[in-house]
Amino acid sequence: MNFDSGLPIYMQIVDIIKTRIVTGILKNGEKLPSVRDLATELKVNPNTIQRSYGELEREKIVFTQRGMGTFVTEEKSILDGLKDTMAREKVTSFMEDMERLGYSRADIPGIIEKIIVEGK
Amino acid sequence: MNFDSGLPIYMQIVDIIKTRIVTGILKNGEKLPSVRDLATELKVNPNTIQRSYGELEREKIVFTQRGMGTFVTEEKSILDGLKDTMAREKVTSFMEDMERLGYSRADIPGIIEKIIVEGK
Amino acid sequence: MNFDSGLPIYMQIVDIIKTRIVTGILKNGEKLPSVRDLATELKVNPNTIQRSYGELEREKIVFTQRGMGTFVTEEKSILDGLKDTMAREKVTSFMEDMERLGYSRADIPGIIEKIIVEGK
Amino acid sequence: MNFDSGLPIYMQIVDIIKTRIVTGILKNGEKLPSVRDLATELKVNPNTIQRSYGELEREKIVFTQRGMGTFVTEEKSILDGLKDTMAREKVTSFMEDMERLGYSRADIPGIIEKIIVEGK
DNA sequence: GTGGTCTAGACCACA
DNA sequence: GTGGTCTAGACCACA
Repeated sequence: MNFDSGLPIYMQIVDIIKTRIVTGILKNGEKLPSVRDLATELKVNPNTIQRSYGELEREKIVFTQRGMGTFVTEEKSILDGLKDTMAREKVTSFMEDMERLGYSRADIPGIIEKIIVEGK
Repeated sequence: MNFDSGLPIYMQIVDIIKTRIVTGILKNGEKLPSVRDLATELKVNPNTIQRSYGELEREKIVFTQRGMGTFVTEEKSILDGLKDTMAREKVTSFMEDMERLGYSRADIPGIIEKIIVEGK
Repeated sequence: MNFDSGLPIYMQIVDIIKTRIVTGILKNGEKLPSVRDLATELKVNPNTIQRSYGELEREKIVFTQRGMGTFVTEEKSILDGLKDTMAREKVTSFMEDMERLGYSRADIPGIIEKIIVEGK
Repeated sequence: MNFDSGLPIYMQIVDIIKTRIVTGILKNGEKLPSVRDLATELKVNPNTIQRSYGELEREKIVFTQRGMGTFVTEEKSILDGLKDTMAREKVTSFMEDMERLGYSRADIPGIIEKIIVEGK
């Protein structure tokens, strides 16, 4: 894993965890890897993971039990909101990219449609 | 500018130039910065810029006139193709992101439509 | 300044800043000391101050301007809420202390009244 | 238990004992833990506990019987005074906090009353 | 073993 | 000069 997207590493890790949750790799209530384990796995400093977990906790996506570990929340409303928010972010930044290239917002669904058809 | 995206630096510079062309910062037929100037601007070795310009020339996006410099092509078909290719790349990587979040290719135009409407 | 109240140092610093704001030592829109200066003044590591400022920013009590510094918010509603919240916290923890000593909530105003009268 | 409040450790232990008495954990006439036991429990040197018990004895809150141990006094007037003193200290430091936040002494009973009513 | 805090010190972007 | 991120490594409380 290399973290060279410009975004801070700790935020990229936040994104990785969120994606794992939204895609069901990490389930409702499941324990996240320990700070140290994930630091080793991703080859970053434990402090960086700590920061990521702190951010996820502030967003109420995970919760911590002292001495036990960090767990995915069990509140369905939060997890549903998460998928929605992430999709919305992807769509928005994609549309900004397309507008920068000179396409209008209205053009975009048509372009995608075309590529889907071709891609078959 | 930092070049840590994993891609070779010279290819990243190719991308920068292409984006400048597609977005109109560099216009049809306009002179590109000199190898030396761009090397200074981007803080890389002039050889690296040379290589990037070589790649752009191979793709017929620019052409070189001995003693004069390097210029954006004036062939409209190539420039249109460029915009198209870049859009296609954005669309593809966007759709991969959305599929990773659990949306099917067929869902995507609808989602975008919805967000465009909301965004008004 | 010594930080031995059991609370994490960075939270104690958050409290110090909040108190300075509520009491008007730090005014609306005023620049906070730089991370490094306050670290020196309070004899703690700059990272600790950074963390305090981060927490204050998350609570929207301060905002940061890149390269310029950290400033007290100018939103009156937030500052008013701050004084209120801090008072409420003090009252609540005080009442818990008193209940632990065996006084009922209803007794407390009377006790205070008595001490105010004596203290004259 | 950590003893980092600035106060000498033996005085902090005096406070712990007083609180245990006022809150009824240690009852009227009841035997205190042995110096050695409490030293082990609180992880401090037995000499420190000895000093605390000496202070409590000087304040007539406990008394010692050679060969038997140390006991909470049975004099009701002293125990009542103790509760009163501790309450007074809490009230005083609470009012100082509130004044620091910008409330006048006269405001305080009203504020508390309001919070009690809300808290119902 | 688990997360939480802290120091020391480096390097970065922005102004 | 300003805040922001990161590593390395220590020590803590809780279980």
